[in-house]
Amino acid sequence: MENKSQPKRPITSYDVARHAGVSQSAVSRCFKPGASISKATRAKVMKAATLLGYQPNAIAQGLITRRSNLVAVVISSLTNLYYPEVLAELTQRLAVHGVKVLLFSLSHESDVDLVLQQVWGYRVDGAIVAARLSPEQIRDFQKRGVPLVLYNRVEERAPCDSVCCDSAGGERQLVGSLLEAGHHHFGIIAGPVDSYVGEERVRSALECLATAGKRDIPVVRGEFDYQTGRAGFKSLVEQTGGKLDAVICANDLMAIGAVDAARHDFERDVPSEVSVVGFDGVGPATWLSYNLTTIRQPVRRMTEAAVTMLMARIADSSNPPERRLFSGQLLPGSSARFTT
Amino acid sequence: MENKSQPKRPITSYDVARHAGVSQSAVSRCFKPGASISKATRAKVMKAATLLGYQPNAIAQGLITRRSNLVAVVISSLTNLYYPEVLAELTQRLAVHGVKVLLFSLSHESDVDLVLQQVWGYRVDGAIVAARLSPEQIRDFQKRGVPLVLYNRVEERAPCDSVCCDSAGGERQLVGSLLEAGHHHFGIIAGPVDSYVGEERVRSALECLATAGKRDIPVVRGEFDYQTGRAGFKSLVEQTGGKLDAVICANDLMAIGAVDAARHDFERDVPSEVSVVGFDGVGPATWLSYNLTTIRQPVRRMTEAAVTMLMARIADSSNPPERRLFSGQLLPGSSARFTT
DNA sequence: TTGAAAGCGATACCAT
DNA sequence: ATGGTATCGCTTTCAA
Repeated sequence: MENKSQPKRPITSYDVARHAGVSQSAVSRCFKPGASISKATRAKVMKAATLLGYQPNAIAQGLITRRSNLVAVVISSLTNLYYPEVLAELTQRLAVHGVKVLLFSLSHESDVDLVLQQVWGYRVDGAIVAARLSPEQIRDFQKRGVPLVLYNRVEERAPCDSVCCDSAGGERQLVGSLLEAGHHHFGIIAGPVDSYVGEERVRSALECLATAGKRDIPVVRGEFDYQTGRAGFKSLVEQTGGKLDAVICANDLMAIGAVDAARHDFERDVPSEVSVVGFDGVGPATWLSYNLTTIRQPVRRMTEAAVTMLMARIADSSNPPERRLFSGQLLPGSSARFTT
Repeated sequence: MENKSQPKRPITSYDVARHAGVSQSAVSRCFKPGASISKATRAKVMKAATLLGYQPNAIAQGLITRRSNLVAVVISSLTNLYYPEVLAELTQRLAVHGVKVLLFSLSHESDVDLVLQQVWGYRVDGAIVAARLSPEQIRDFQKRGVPLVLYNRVEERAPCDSVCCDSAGGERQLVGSLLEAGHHHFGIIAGPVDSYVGEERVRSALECLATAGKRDIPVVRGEFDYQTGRAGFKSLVEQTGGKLDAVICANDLMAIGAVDAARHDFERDVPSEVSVVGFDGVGPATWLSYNLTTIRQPVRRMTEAAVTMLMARIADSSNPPERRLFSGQLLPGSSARFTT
C-alpha cells in the first residue's frame, strides 16, 4: 500500500469545482456570505470542499478584495509584564471580527522604520501600535490610508486615534493620597525617556508635588523592569542620604523591585517606613508578598475601545481622529501608608 | 491650498515602472535579490520607488511565489508568564529570516480547529505551536505539507518536529534534592489535564517519589496561575491534615502562589517548615521575595532551535522528524531546604 | 441561478 | 539586460 500522500499543492477552487461538476465561480460564491446560489449546488460544492479539505486562499482573496483581514500589532517591549495581557485581549477581540494579527515586536525602538516597511508590504487593513511613533511615521499611515490606533501613546503633533489610560489622573490620586498621609521625602523612579506613559506619569507626579510645595524631587531612571526598580531604590537612598519615605514608580515592575530593595537590601519596612506606589495593576502587583498600591489600567475596556475604533475606521476612514482616555482604578494595596 | 492627499490606492510596480520609464518586469527585478539588472535602470527604478513610497505587495508576491513569508505561532495561554518571553524571542528570531508572525492565541483549547482553518487559509510557510494538538491535527499539517514544530509538546502517536525542556530530568533533580534533604510529606500541585508538560512533570515527580518508596502522594490540580497555586496549597494542607513539608508545583506561578499561601495564609516559614519548588524559571521566580527553587528552561536555546528546525523543514521537508530535548538548569533559590 | 472572462499585483519564463 | 506574457487563486461584472 502506497502511503505517498504528497499533496504539496494546496487545493484550489478549481479542484473543488471540477470535483463538484460546477463552475469555479459557483465555488467562490459558496464561500461568500450573501451570494446567490441554489441549495443544490451549494450542497454539491460543500461536499466536495470538505472532502478535499478545501480552504479558500486568503492571500488570493486579499489580493483581489484589497482586504487582507490582517491587522498589524506593534509592541515595543513584550517583556513588560503589562503587555501579554493586552496582546491576548487584542488578538481575541480582533479574531471576533475575523481579523488576524500580524505581530511585530521591536528589539530596539530604532527598528520601527523596518517594521513599518513590512506593514506596508502586507497591505494590512489597519494597525494598533504600542510603541513610539514619530509624527512623520504617523502621517505615513494617513498618507497610505492605513487606519491606525495608538495604544497608550499620543502624539500631539500628529492627531490620530488613540486609547490611553489617564496617567495624570492616576498619579494625582496616588500622590494626593501620599501627601495627605503626611509623607515628606519623595523620590521618583522614572521609566526610559522614550516611553510616553512613563514620562507622562512622572511629569504629572512632579506637578502634583510642586503644587503641594514640594520641589527638587530626586528622580532616577529605570527600564521598567524589576532589576532597575531595585537599583533605582538604592540610588534614591544614596542620593537622599536615606531621607526617603515615599517612592513613586513609573510602573509596577519597578515598584516591585523597589519594595524588595527596601525590605531586603535596606531592611526598611514597607509601608511603615517607606511607601512605594506603582502603576499598571499587573498580575504580580496583587500577589500577597507585594500587594502593591497602584493604579490598575482598565485593560479590557481599553483593548475593546482600540479594536472598536480600528474597525470603525477601517469601515469608514473619514471620521475625525478621536482620543479616548480611560481612568485607572486605584488599588489601595498595602505598599503605601494611606490615611483612610 | 488643497491638502487632499488621498492616495487610497497603494502604489504598484506599474506606477513605478511608468514613472521610471521602464517595464514593470524591470521594477520587479530590482526587488529580487539575485536578479540581473543594470546599474542604470536599477538607479532609475529605485529613485522612482522611494519617491512614490513603493513597497512590493507581499500578498501578490505570496500568491505567485507560493511563499507567504508568514509563520503561524499558536499559543494557548499567553497569560502564563512564561510565554511572553518565548513569543518575544520567536518573533525576533523569525524576523531575522524575513518571516512575519501570524499570532493566534486560544481562549479555549477547543478553538484549535478554528485556528487551524485560518492557518490553512493564509498558506503560512510553517507553524510553531505551543498548544495541544491531536494526532489528527498534526497529521493534517503533514497532509497539507505545512512544516510544523511543536513547542514544549510532543505527541507520541504522530511524530513531528518538536523542542522541549526535559521535564523528567528537571523533576528528578528537584525531587532528588528534596528527598536527599530529608523531606517526608510531599504534596503536588499539578497543572490542567490538557497540558503536556504539566502532566509530564507530575508523572515524573511521582515516579521519582515512588522509587524512593513514597506512594499515595496527594495531588491537587491548578490552572498554572497564582490563585490556583495558592488555593492548591490550602487544599493540600487540608488533605494532609497539615503534615506537609514539601510541595512540588507544575510551574512557577503556582509555586509562587503556594509560597504566599504558606507564609501568609498559614504562617509557615518557607523553606524551614515547608519547601516549595516550581518549574520554568520565569522572571518573578528570581524576585527577592520568592527566590524560588526551580528549573529554568533554556528559552533562548529552545526558541533558537525551534526556529532553526522550522526554517530547515521549510527549506527541505523531506528530512525525518526530530525531537530536541533541552535540559533545564537548576536554580537553587531558597524556597526549598536542600542539603548542599 | 449560473458560467465565462477580466482583473488584483506581483514573479518567471521567453524571446529579443 | 530588457520587455512581453502567462500565471498564481481568487472575486466580480456581465450575459445567458
